[in-house]
Amino acid sequence: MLDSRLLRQDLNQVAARLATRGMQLDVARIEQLEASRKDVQVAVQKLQAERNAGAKAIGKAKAQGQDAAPLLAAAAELSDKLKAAEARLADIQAQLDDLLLGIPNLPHASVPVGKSEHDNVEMRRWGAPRTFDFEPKDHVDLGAALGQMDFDAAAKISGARFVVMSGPLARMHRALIQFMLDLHTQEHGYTETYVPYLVNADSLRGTGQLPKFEQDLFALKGEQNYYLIPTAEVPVTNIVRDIIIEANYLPRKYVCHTPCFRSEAGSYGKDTRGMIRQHQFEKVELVQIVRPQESYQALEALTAHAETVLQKLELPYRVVTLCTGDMGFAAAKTYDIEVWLPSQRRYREISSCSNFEDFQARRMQARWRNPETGKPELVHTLNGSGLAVGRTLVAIMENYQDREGNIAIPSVLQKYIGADKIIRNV
RNA sequence: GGAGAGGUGGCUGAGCGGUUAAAAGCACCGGUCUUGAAAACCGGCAGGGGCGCGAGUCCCUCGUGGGUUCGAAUCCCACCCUCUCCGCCA
Repeated sequence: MLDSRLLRQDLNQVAARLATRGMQLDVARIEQLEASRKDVQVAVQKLQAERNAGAKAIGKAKAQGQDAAPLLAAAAELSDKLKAAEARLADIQAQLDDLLLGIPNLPHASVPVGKSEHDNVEMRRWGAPRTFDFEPKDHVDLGAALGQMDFDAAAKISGARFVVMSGPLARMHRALIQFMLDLHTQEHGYTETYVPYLVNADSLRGTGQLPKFEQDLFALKGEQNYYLIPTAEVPVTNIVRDIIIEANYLPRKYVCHTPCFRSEAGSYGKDTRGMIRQHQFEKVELVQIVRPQESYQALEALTAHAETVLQKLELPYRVVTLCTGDMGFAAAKTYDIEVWLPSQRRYREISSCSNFEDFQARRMQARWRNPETGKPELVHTLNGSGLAVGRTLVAIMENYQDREGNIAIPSVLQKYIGADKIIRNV
């Protein structure tokens, strides 16, 4: 959520910056709502002050044994007027809040202006794509031939966009989670965290998935309404919701493995083959809660932490800065890390690392006490995948395959699952 | 699932219809004293918002949302959460 004061003071400037992300701000409507908000709020507060003074006078009169009847009559009339005015203010405020909750974050000055992913800017590449002396298979064919990846069974059990894995492949999938958690806790200073996978609407509003993107979520309607988390970002970031953090407690660095659940509404026909886009997938997530002045430094560090996973797995990748038009709703700046997939002969997203500045913090009322001012101020929040586990498995299968369709084990995983190649089940 | 108790400021905790945004204690910050520190003493210390160039001033918030009332932390209703006991259970 943007600062409503910024919206009042620099509305046209805000609109111009939002326009770079393809967002058309209804400036006239905001100005009109804001004008009536101001009028009505001033009137309400004036009436409230009168009511308070009147009530106090009645109390005093009664205490002194005087006749309070005329005072009571005036106060009753005032009370009715006040109730009407308060209702009007609540209505205007609700309209403004709805509007405000639907406005995306402002892009940071360093973000390239552009319309779509074609305008993203490549920052760097690491590793060289392997040259094959045979035609590399994709992970679906490899998995099927190994007899360890079964989309038909998953479709029968649940439907499209699910997978069943078994044997060494399932084991490697689990080992990847272990490896990532160990790396980030032991070498990058993150605290391992376990969180709920079902969350309430307040949490989703805090990180920005609600109210605008409800159709992307799986909801459980019952006595209590829960949503399945689309990413660990939601429960982990909301740890600091409605809290004032002491300065010496920052930065907070959390690493958390969870399954993620996404409806993928609106992506019909996209990546329908294989494990790239599933309703359910595992992810290891990095989340940082930091002092505002440190957040861009933290974004570089967090991105490097995610990159380290690919470097240790010896998977070639590149890092791109998302342009204004391709960024997510809540982000001020995002780096995508894309891993090389031989079957597609291109880099595919495997991690998205973002600085949200105070956008999520304002929705969550997540604050820290600035020792210089003594006052609570909004923190900055960041997160990034470190990494998407399913896609990492896909990248390993495709990059580590041999002519026979066996999969070699990356050396850093061997301490978890041994050094034997993954071969066909017998 | 059944029975009961409770949710007040950073923490503990009083208040249970009218100068109570809220006693007291702890913590924290500033000062006096001290070579320095501690102790003692003095003072300060919730969050959010409106209006105003400013000094300032006003409003809202005692789990959340409704209701009663001229007036609610205090009374009523619903919900959420915590704790205790019984039952069930990975």
